[in-house]
Amino acid sequence: MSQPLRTRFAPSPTGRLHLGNVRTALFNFLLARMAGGSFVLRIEDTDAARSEEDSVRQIAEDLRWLGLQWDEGPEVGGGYGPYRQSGRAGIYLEFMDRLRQAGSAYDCWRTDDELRMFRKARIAAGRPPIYDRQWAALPEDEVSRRREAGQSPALRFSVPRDGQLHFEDCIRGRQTFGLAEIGDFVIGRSDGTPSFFFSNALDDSLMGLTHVLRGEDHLSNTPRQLLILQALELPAPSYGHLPLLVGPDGAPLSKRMGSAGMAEFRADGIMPEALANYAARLGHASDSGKLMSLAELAAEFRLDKVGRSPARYDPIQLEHWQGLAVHAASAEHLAEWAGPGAFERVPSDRREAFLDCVRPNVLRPADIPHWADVLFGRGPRFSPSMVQELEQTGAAFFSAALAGIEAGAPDLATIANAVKAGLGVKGRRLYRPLRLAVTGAESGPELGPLIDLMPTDTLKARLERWTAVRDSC
RNA sequence: GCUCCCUUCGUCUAGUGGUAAGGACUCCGGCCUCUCACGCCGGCAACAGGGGUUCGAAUCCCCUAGGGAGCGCCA
Repeated sequence: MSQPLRTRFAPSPTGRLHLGNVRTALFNFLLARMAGGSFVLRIEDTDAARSEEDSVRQIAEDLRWLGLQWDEGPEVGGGYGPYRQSGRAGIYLEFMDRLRQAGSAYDCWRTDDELRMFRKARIAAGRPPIYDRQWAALPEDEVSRRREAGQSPALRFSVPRDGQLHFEDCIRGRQTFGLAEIGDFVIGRSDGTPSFFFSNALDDSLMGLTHVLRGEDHLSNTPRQLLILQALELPAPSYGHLPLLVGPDGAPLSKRMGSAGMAEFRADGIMPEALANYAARLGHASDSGKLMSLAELAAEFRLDKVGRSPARYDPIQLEHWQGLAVHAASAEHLAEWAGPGAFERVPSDRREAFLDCVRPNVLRPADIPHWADVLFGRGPRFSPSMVQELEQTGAAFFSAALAGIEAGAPDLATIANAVKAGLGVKGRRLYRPLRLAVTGAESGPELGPLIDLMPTDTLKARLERWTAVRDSC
């Protein structure tokens, strides 16, 4: 058998996750689950200044909320740790040194400012702003002068001057890059910490990862990472680049995540199942339009079904999955989702019936206490237009309804028949005023079950209110 | 500027030389129903443009246009 498949998600803890990150994490998770492999979480916190402890906690919490439990990583451990790059400094130093010894990397004494000027000049001259080794080389005495002044060098990888590099992208197929286009790049900052290119590639290899699914923005950087691994004689994972995700406005979903952030989704009451089902179909075709569990999504996940073109985040489509998720949720699940207090008004023996009745009209947690209030709370507030409509309906209508209840039973059929017999109205003119008077809303759950659930006193009071108005007929 | 990636209904997508170009969301219509929502059924709607190759191109090649990424001591 081939080696077990290992994937990872490697966020840097600089803030909350957004839809793009979530999809990347999800795809890696699904790929691992599909193949019975492992899903690793690695925290890329080499840039101490930008990393926040709080973000690490939050990222972990958000992933768990979605159900993307990692098999190895922070909090759970594993055989390839540490899983936070801040704990791997020694490893990076060791491998940087190996590259230096092998002549694959060298010290660069140029300063930030000098490099910036250089790039500017190159661009102004109409040439690519790639690093020029000849230009960067400083005379011996200048190097010692800078050393004595307390300056430290950065470590640069020595890229072969010509030739081509090929690799097989597991989503996009064969890729070819000309080495001449790639300048010598920094693998170690002058403060001794590793750069992203280096630590990221090294850890992917050292952690035994077989597949790395990441954003398309890394595609043109992949040759650099392959070069590093080659020089180190380490195995490289199979890289696959996911299409970009753009916002409703067409702009990339990056820092300005807008409403596509995890914080927003969760505050808005989006269900994890909804988000997962939506994200799974962004850049990956599904055979099914049904709501699926993570296990089911994993079962149909295939690398050759991953798309290549950018996808747009559409809140309306997310809303569709939210509806399916709510409809599929069990009573316990819904109760937990709505939170404590959502049922305060609902008699405990009617809670399940209540949920079954209102579920088709629920999309947000707040909808549950809302309907609880309509059914078991004080009377609804009526808008001026509703008041007008109910007054126009007339007192006779509601008197007839009440008489029906007294003579028969407090259910919709009895009420409707009584009103129909008394006033001769039917259809929309019969049901709409009833719904309005009883619920204070133009739409909602089926009126019959809703009335069955409602205490008779409440029902009568709602109807009675409109018998006092002067009959306009 | 250079290199690379991308382009099928409004949106997410199926399609890999021969299809009436299929599905989902939105929207519209019908049914459940003597109301609205839910649900079910149906309808509108697309191969970026131009050249080739071929008996035959959404599918292969070239060019153009548009979108995006990378070229950082950010990740």
